[in-house]
Amino acid sequence: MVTGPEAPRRANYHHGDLAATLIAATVDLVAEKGPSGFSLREVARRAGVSPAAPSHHFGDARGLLTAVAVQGFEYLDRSVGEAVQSVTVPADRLRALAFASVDIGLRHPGHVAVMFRPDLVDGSNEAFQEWSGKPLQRLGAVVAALAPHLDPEQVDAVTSTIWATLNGFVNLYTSTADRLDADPDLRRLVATAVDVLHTGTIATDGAQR
Amino acid sequence: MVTGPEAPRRANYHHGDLAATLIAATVDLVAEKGPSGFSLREVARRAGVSPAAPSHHFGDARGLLTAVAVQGFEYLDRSVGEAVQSVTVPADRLRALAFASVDIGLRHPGHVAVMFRPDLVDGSNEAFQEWSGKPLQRLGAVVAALAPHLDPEQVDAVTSTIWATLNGFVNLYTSTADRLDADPDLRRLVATAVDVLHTGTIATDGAQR
DNA sequence: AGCACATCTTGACACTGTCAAGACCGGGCC
DNA sequence: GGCCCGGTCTTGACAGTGTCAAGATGTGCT
Repeated sequence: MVTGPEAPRRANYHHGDLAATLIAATVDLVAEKGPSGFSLREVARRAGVSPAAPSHHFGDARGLLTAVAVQGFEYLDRSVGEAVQSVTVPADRLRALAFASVDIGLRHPGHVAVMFRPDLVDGSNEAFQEWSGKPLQRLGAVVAALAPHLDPEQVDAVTSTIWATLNGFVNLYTSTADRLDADPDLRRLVATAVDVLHTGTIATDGAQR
Repeated sequence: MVTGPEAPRRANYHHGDLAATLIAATVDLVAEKGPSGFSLREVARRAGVSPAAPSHHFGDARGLLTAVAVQGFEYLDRSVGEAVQSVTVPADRLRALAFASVDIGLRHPGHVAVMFRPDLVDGSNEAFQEWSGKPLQRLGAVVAALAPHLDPEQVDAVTSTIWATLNGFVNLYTSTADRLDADPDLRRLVATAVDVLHTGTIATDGAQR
């Protein structure tokens, strides 16, 4: 992006491309110690640069965390996009989207810990605004395609509910991941939850009690 | 010096009971700026004491946050307990529990922001260990009473799913509460979600796909 | 070659959490 | 009463943190 003509090879200056290195170091650090264990100086230390170096790429400490969040949303969007595209049966798309979302969340705890924390991220950032909304849009599209007989308001309701459930699973299983990596169990849980929510709110006329 | 003799009741010492005041100040601060905006010195400042005063009551900054989390779990447990007790029909108890949980979450954002953050809390704390497990136990009991035909494993699965969904709702709507206080809508959403999950996983033989 | 720019370092400042040591208050003891 | 003692808070200090202005250093362009 800012890094000139994307020259990762030459990279003879001092570091190559610091921005990516700093983001990676931040992700690792947050994954280890949580967002409260994050420290700009520690990140700089791990990247082998001075404490003030990150400021030239991200301005702020918040700027760096925002970049991490954006990368997380990019990963999520890409993964969900592929999952949805690789499945043709509309009913199965929802489950594929759910699996992709939870998988990404569990595989990138350092990103997740930042992505949904307004106090850590610069909400006015352009890239963040662009990417942070995409997952919900994708889910909304799948739900809408799956339920043409529902009005937009009801589609939004179902979308929010499923979105909340997926977020809940990710939050729960990333917090307690150190003592619980019940991946197969979790997969079954997500599947049944999404299926049940699907048949209960879309297949029947539900969504309005 | 700055505080002067503004003592509320007798409480003539220096402050009355500092511990409660510090907890309250922490809750307010976290509710305003999020956990990353928390500062032990700022809390002490708001309470009108020196920066080192909290250490005599909570030891650590983490100790203070842990006390906040414990208080949050106490609130939650009390509210859920009352809700469950005030409803006799087992099928309605689940919904009452869900409402109580979400209500408490939205009403106490300063607590919620700390309760489920292992990096902010001292997990080895006695009171924390005692209280942090209670909400899930309560939910598990309601689910078990509602589904005597399911084996414990399935009960756990359903419990986890509902728990994740409730947490997801709270996380979502406390993060974006500044621009979205759709309380009535949220109430409907929670109701339908819980009902659907109930009928889908318990009423039918579901829970095992 | 030399210039302009991007990149990183240095030094400094205010702020934070934490600790040891001391000051202060209350109520007990003789 | 006078005295000490435990609980409560303050003071002063230290290392660590984020951020900024200024300077140093390498890179590419003309």
